[in-house]
Amino acid sequence: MGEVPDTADPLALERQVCFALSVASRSVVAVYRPLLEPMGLTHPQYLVMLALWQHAPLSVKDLSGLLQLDPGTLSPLLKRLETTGYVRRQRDPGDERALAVTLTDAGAGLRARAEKVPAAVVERLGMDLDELQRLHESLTRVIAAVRSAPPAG
Amino acid sequence: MGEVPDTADPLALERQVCFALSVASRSVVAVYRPLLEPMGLTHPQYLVMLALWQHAPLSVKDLSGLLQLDPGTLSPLLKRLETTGYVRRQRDPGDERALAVTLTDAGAGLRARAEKVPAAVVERLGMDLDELQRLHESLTRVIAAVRSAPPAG
DNA sequence: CCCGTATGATTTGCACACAAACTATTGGCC
DNA sequence: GGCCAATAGTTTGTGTGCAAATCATACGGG
Repeated sequence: MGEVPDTADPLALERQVCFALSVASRSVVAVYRPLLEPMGLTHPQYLVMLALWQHAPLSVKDLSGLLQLDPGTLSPLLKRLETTGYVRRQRDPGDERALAVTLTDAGAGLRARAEKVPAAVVERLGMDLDELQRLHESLTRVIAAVRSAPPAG
Repeated sequence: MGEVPDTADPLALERQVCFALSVASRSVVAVYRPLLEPMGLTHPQYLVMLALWQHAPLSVKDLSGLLQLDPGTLSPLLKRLETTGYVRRQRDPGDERALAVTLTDAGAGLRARAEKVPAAVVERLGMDLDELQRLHESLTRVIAAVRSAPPAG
């Protein structure tokens, strides 16, 4: 009786795309951490700032749609960004239910430093730009596949 | 003065590989959730079970290396798996510092149900197997790139 | 043999992430 | 005009994740 080679085992860790995805995501975030920490940002906070630099003002609902994050996750995160001084949280005068999240001067000014981040990350990864581009496209298709998938079993 | 198209903005959300990676990872885990929930597992717990089905017994250090997870994350996770009844946590008689994590009968038996999970996920994604394979290889290269990258700025 | 360091795991503190319950507005409809 | 379902955020509870401090055991040198 021969051993079953791991590559034939459908439950082998090395074969799971979900595992590679989790590890890759955490690994890349770890590359950002030392670059963002001096700016006073965590990686999810950095993504919120990217959204705001592009589209401010935004409501929690807008951010939730853009970042695919739960409002329950964003609510305390935005309060921390406000405490740090990068963001203001005001009720929308036209609809008191909605929040208008805007940038402070400090938040807007932070963009200049943030512009150096992507190149630093790519340099640290030392990977081909073409491959990163293909990876990005592939990940985008995965995201689209999940979004268009049936809701449950 | 023309608007700057988002594809030219190096900080545009749509261009960030780290963002696509985060969203894809959380999206795929969300596909697993309804499949794992009836088995009493979260996704990280499922990954631990995969490692154990392949290699049990394992120490916390072994699991930390295999899954690229902090021992501080694994310690409470393993206690929850023990409470659920899928694993046993005993000190290694040969080295009382180390923990020997082994499968209970229930844990070993769960494998039969788990074997149906990967196909169900792929079916729900509705993606090409070749593309998933290429994605897996690309993610593996990213992980390797981070591991071989210089430690800090 | 004993001390000091190294190693393996646990604990603590902080920040996500999601589900579910709750609160406060809004807008439609009689 | 007043009720009522829908909408936008917040809160609560559970489970990761990581860094740093702590604890216990092991091991090597004097």
